[in-house]
Amino acid sequence: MTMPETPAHDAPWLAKLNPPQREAVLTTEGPVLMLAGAGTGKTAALTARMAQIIAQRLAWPSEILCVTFTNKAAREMRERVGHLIGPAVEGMPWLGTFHAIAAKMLRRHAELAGLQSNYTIIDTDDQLRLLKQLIQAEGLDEKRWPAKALAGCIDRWKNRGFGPGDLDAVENEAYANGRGAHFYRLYQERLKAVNACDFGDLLLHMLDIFRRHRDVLEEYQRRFKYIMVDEYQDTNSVQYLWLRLLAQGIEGRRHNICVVGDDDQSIYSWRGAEVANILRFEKDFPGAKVIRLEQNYRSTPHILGAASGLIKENSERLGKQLWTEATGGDKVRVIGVWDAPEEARRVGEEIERLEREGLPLDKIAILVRAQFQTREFEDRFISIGLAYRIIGGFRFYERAEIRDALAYLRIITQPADDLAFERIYNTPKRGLGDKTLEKLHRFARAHGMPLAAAALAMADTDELPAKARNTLLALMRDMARWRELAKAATPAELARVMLDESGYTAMLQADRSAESAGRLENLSELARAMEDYESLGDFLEHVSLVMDNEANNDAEKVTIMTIHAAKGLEFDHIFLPGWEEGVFPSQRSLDEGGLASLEEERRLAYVAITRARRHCTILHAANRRIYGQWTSSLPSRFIGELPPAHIHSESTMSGGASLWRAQWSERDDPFAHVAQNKPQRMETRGPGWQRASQTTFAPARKIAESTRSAASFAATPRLDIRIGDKVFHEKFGNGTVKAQEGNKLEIEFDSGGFKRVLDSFVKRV
DNA sequence: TAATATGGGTTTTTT
DNA sequence: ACCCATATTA
Repeated sequence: MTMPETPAHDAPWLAKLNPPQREAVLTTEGPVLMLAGAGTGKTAALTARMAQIIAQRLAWPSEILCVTFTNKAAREMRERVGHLIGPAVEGMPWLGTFHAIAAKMLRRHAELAGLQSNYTIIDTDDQLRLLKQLIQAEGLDEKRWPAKALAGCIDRWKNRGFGPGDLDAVENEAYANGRGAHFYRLYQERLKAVNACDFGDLLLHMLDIFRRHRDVLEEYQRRFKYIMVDEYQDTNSVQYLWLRLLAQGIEGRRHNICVVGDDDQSIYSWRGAEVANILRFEKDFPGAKVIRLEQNYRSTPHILGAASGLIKENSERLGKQLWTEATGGDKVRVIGVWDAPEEARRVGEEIERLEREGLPLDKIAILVRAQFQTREFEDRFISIGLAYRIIGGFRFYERAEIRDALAYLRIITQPADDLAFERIYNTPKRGLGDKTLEKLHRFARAHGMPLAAAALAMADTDELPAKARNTLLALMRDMARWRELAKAATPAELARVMLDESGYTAMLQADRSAESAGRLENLSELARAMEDYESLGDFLEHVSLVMDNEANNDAEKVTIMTIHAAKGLEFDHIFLPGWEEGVFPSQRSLDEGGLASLEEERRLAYVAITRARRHCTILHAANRRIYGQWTSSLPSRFIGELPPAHIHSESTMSGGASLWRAQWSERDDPFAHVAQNKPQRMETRGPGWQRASQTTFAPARKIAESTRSAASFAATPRLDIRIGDKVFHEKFGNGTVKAQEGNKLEIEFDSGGFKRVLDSFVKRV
C-alpha cells in the first residue's frame, strides 16, 4: 500500500474513529467490503475515507464515484465531506444517487440509446397512462390485464437488466398470455418516439451503452479512480452489473471499490434488490478486505439487545455482533391496547408527557409499516393540537398541480412530449374533450408526428368543429408565444406567465375547495424553487430525480413516517405502532414470498428498533379496521421473539375490556367474542409477550378518556379569532367558529362536519 | 362536453 | 370506508 508523505494519522478526520473505522479509511487501495451494523458510524467512515483520498491527493474530487440510493444520503454525504475538507467538495460531480448519476451520463451519450440529450424522465403516472394507451390500442381488456401489472413486470425486467429480447418464455407469460415481450417492446418504442425514458431506463440504457461501446466505458473506468457505494445490500442486478463494469477493466490497476452495507438491513428486495450482491462481494473481487463495524454509538444496551435478539431469528445472515459501551437506559416497552384509536390516543399522551418533560418534538418519531397507518395518528394529533409532520405520502412533484405545471414546461422545451400535451390540453377546462383528442391522435399517427404538431396542422383545416378548432388554435398560439418567451425569460418567470395566461391560476382561485389554497401555495413554491436554476432543462431534471419533500423542517414537530423512509435516521424516542399479525408482518408478506419475505419483514422490524437512541415503544391493538371491516388481530410474532430480558410489557386491556362490558351490553358489543377469545389465543404466542405481560400488568386505564389534553388548559387563546368568524383549515376546508376554549376551537365546517381543532391550524378568511 | 352515479379496488415499501 | 375511474345522463 502506498501511503503518501503526510502522516495520515494526524488528519483531523481520523481522530474520532475507532480501529476498524480507521482501517477502512486507510485502506484506500484494493476492494473493501465494510459490513456496518446499524448505528456503527458507517457514514463517518465513508466520508472520512473520501476526505482521506482527496487530502492525500490520491484522486481529484472529480475522480471519485460515490453512489447512494436516496437523495438524502447523497446530500448528507456531501455535507459531511465538505465539513472535513472544505470547499474542495464543490468539485464532486459524481456523488449522487444511482439514478441521478446515470441520468447525467445518459445526457452525454443519449444518442447511443436512440434519444436526444434533452430527453424527458417520465414518472410512474406518465408511465401508466402510456401503457394504458398501448393496451387499449392493442385491443386488450384493461380490466383483465391492468396497466399496473404491466408496469410492474417491466420494472422487474429492467431491474434485472432484461431488454424486450431477453425475456424467457416464463417471463413472457407473465403478462397477457405470452405477449409480455411484445408490450415491453411497444412501450420502449413509444418512449423513444416521445424522447423519454423511465427510471429503470436510466440505468439500463447506460449499462447497454457500456456494453456496446468499449470506448465510453473505458473513459469512465479511467476517470473513476475510486468507487464507493453506500447501502450495497440494496443494489439490484442492473446496478450491480453497472458497478462491476466500472470497477473492472483497466489493466494493471487495482480495483478501488469500497462498498458499505448491512445484510440485516436489506429491506428492498421487492424493488429488485439482491442481498446476494453483498454476500458474493469477496468472490467478485478476490483479495477484498472485509471490515466489520460492530461498535454501536446510537442506542442503549436494552434497545440493542432487543434488536439483536429479534434478528437472530433470521437464518440467512453474514452475522455480526453489535455492542456498545453505553450503560443504563430503559427496556423496550411493549404496550397492548384495545383498538387503533386508543393506540393513537396513547401515543399522543406519551408524546405530550415527553414534551412537558422538555424533550423537543423533533426528537420523536412514529414509524409505521404502511402508509395507511398514519391516518389514525394524524386525526388524533389534529384534535389534540400536537404538531406533527408526515414524511412520504405524496412527494411534492407528484401532486396534480405540480405535475400540470411541469407538463406546461415540458411541452415548451419538448414539443414532442405527447404525454405533457395530453395532460394540459384541456387543463384548465377549455372545452376540448376526448373526441378532439381522438382525432388528433389519428392524425398524428397517420403522419408520424407528435400531438402538438398534429394540433397545429388540424387547426388549419375543417376537420374539426369550429369551436374546437378556435380553442385549439388559441392554445397553439399561446404555446408559440411561451416558447419565444422561454428564450428570453428565466424558468421561474416563464412558469409564472404560463400559469397565469393559461388560466390555470384562475382555475384554482375560482375553486373554493379545501385544497385549492394549498395548491396555489405549492405552485408559488415551485416557481420559487425554479429561481435557483439557469435553464429549464436543469430544473426539470432536478425535479424528476432529486426534489423531495424536505419542505417544512422549520418548526419542532413529531415525525410520522414509514420504516422504509426511516432507514438511516435516528431519534431519541421511537414509537412503533401496529405490531400485529397481518399489519406487521404484513398480510402480503405472509401470503406470498414464503420464508424469505417473512425474514425481510423481520429485518424491517430490526431497522425500526435500531432507529431509537434512548427509548423505544412498541404497540399492538387487539382490534383494527381493515378495508372498513373491524378485524381482531393477534400481536405480531416479532413481539414474541424479543428477548424478555430487554422488554417491559403492559396492557390497557384488562381494565379496558371490563370497562367495555360495563358500558355495552353483550348484544351491542360486536367485539364481545374477541375479548373472550383473547386470552386463549395469547397462549399460543411465543414466550416473550405473554410471560412479560403477565408479570407486569399496568394499572387499568380508562378507555373513554377526556378528549382534552393537558396542553389545552395552559394555552392562551388567539385574540384575532372570535366566535362566528369564518376560518380555513388545511384538512377540513372552510368553516365557522362555534366555540373557543383556550387554543382549541370548535368549528362547524361547510362540508358538514363539526370538529375540535387547534387554533394555530386555521387561517382567518 | 360536463356533471352526477355507480362500482371496484384499496393497504406495502421507492428512485 | 373511502377514493378513483368509468358509465350514464343532461
